[in-house]
Amino acid sequence: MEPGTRLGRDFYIRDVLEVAPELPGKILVTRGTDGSFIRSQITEVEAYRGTDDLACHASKGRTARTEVMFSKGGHLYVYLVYGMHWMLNIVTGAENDPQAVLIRGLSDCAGPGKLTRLLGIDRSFNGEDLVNSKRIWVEDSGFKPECKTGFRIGIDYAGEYWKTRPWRFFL
DNA sequence: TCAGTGATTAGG
DNA sequence: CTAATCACTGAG
Repeated sequence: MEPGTRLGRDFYIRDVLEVAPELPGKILVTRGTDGSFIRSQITEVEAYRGTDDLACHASKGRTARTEVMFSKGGHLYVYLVYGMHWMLNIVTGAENDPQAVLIRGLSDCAGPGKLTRLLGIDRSFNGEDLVNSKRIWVEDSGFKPECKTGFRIGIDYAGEYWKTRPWRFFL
């Protein structure tokens, strides 16, 4: 794919374990307060996969908050944690197959709560569609990175098995 | 190491 | 209605 091309629906409607390792290296495009575009390289993500995954919010069932995870891939799932940090997630997979990728780091900002503050991402982005949004999308970089993997962070409540899935991907 | 902070959820 | 929980961060 050409660098600078916006990723389309087909990229996102695959299984989260195919999509997540391909996101590091790609370019997240957002708009600054002055309307200019901000381009950041994604450096770290985590996969959350389905109702069986005890670390995935969808394992608690379909609720008002998790509803968007049940939509088709390409939409955003944005929620507040610890009363102050917005988490930016990209929904993946087919409709009714709740999965998402948490964006944990950008080239110029490490930390999932810090990067949303930097980019001004809040509740109003929940449900946004990356395929046709005018204010946020992902572009291909023409760069195929080798991802390292690790355990997901901050999910001790999910139990030994889910805690040790190597579903964190980073450059 | 640990407090801050408020939406979300389950339960009475 | 109440109370517990939380995919984090920054200060000490």
